[in-house]
Amino acid sequence: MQGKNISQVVISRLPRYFRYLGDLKDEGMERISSGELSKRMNVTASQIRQDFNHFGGFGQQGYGYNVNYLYEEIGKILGLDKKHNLIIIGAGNLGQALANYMNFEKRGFFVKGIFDCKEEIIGQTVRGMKIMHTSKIADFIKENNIDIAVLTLPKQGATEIVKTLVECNICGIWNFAHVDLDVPDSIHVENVHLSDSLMKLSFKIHDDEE
Amino acid sequence: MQGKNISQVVISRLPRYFRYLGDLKDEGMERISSGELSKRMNVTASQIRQDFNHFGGFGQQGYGYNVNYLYEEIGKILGLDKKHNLIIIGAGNLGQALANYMNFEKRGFFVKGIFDCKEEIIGQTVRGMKIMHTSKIADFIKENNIDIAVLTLPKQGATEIVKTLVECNICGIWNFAHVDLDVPDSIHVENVHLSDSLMKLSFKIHDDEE
DNA sequence: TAGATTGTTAATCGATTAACAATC
DNA sequence: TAGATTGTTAATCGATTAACAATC
Repeated sequence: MQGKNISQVVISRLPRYFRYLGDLKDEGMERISSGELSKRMNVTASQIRQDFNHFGGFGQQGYGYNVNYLYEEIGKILGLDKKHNLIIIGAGNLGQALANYMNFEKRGFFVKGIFDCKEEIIGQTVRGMKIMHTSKIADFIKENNIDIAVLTLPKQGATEIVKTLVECNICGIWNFAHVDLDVPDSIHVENVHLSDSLMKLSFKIHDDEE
Repeated sequence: MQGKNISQVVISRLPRYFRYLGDLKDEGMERISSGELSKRMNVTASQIRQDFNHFGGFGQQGYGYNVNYLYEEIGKILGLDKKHNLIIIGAGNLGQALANYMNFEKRGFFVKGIFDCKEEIIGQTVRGMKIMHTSKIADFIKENNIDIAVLTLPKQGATEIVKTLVECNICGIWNFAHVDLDVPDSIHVENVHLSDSLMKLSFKIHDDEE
């Protein structure tokens, strides 16, 4: 465990850097300076250099940063050089949408199974996978080397399922349920609270009107 | 326009307060102190009081906060006492999932139309609404008093559509496309970059392993 | 070498926490 | 009134920006 020395706010900026560098790469750019990148991304050049230097020197004085190298390095920092096996828990609209979203595979995230507790949909097929009953989760995780569980179920069901996931010692939970999960520190949670996000938008709209 | 005086970081905490107060209300709690709420939410009591005081005094010395009143007031701050009309642009899996997600209506967000540019799915029905062609968006916004556009389409299509939305002077854009939109200040954007979120989870998992 | 641009230290700014007087 | 708890000011902490010496 090195962990925890890099602040959340820096981490949250990494995927955006990664996205811009990917675009730059696609455009065929070979090198970029922090100043140029800062113009594109609308952040200060200082912040860019500070952020990158948390992970060691990726640049070269007088030259700038090599786009390809920087892209690869940030990818590695984000763990995108490793494969991840996911399961989706909750086969409603959102769960199925995520299961069908091919782009995650490009980054090494593979959906291996999809689960639900509603008897009537067990056995239905989503992207070639049969929906399984939630009671099978624990065994499936062990047998299939699952790292990450995606929670796309109503909050009522979440607590019970999370207990199972904790017992299985899952690495990470990508939580779309509208609750804050209570898990030990060894299990990482990333929340996507869609309704919170919509409320923030609503706030901005009305705050501006007054 | 009063706007902009309250920091983003405070705003981003409001929906979470709102959620906890809703739970408290459901539990039948009448009053709560910042100290008690701080234990539940795992934040400092100081922060809670500071946050609330940005919007005026909701509490009473020696008593605490009235749960119902505070819930209502935060709801108002978030603009949840007003109705919002939405359209969904991009009728893929995610767009359909959001269209079918009933809970938004409880908070005053009503999906009025759903659009796509793929000819072959125009006319199909999603939650009782016929999918319309994206060329109809501008007229539809004007005729139906649309406040918010939800972008659930691939990034390639987003730029073109955003131009239309800007011309229609839409209030807000809830953006699920993996691009940063370039719009005038009068239009509010709230981004949900799912792949960024998944990368953050990946980072945390691997940062911890080393 | 001269010019450019990083890596890094120092200065500024903002957000969080602590403390306490005001007051219900 | 005494006790509790807010609203608010002051102290601390962390993050951002500015500046510049190091160096390619």
